[in-house]
Amino acid sequence: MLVATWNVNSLNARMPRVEQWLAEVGPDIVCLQETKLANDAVPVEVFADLGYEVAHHGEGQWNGVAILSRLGIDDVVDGFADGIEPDTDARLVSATCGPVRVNSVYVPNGREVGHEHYHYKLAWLKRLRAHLEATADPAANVIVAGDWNIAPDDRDVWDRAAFEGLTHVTPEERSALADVVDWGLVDTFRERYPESGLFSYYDYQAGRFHKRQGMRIDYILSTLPLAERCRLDLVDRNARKGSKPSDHAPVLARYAVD
DNA sequence: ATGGTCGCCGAGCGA
Repeated sequence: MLVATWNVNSLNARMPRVEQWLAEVGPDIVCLQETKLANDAVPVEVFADLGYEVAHHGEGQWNGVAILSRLGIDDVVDGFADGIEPDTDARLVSATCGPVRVNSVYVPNGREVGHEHYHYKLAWLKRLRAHLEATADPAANVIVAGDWNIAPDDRDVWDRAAFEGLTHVTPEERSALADVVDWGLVDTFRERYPESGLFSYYDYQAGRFHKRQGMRIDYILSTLPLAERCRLDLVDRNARKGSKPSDHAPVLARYAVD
């Protein structure tokens, strides 16, 4: 079972790249973020022709998340299932895809430390933990994948000094992420590759990709039953190259699961 | 080469 997550930075703008990539790579499940589409604007027939069913939770213009699956899509939940008020943004969609419960997440950016949006980010991660507690079992096959907008530790940024005072690296954000992970998730990519320099996101500006100056903020977390069966973790750097790429590369994980 | 980003929409903001 091949699983991917990819912040496409507008599915409309990225559709040619996404179609080509799906045809070439053939993942079974794909979590998408920043589709920037309303639900009725999703090209479901194009995905169907490629063999995928789609669960999309969008608002148009900003945010928007989706799950593509070749293994079926059931029990779709838009946003948080924590019994509180709906989220203001479309940042989470969950579905059961064959043997696994999948959550596609687009964690708020935070903008600036102390900003209202930064507090929204921290609160959002608390709600994600509550959502997992309400909808999933850490002893089952669960994936939580997406754009986390947090570098889990200093290996996950190209230059720690360059991020001093900025979001994505603060102890508060890392602690909020750790609280989600502590529900029962494993960062298999980090377990497999302890070194720095393996990034999933590169700013479009200043030739960051060419200079390998990026961040690892996209990752596929899985519960232990899946993590134990994980046989491959990688970033598809090729998808960050060439004409009209997203600023994020797809991240993939393969599991020995039927 | 003294600049060097996209995508939203059609100005300036968000990432």
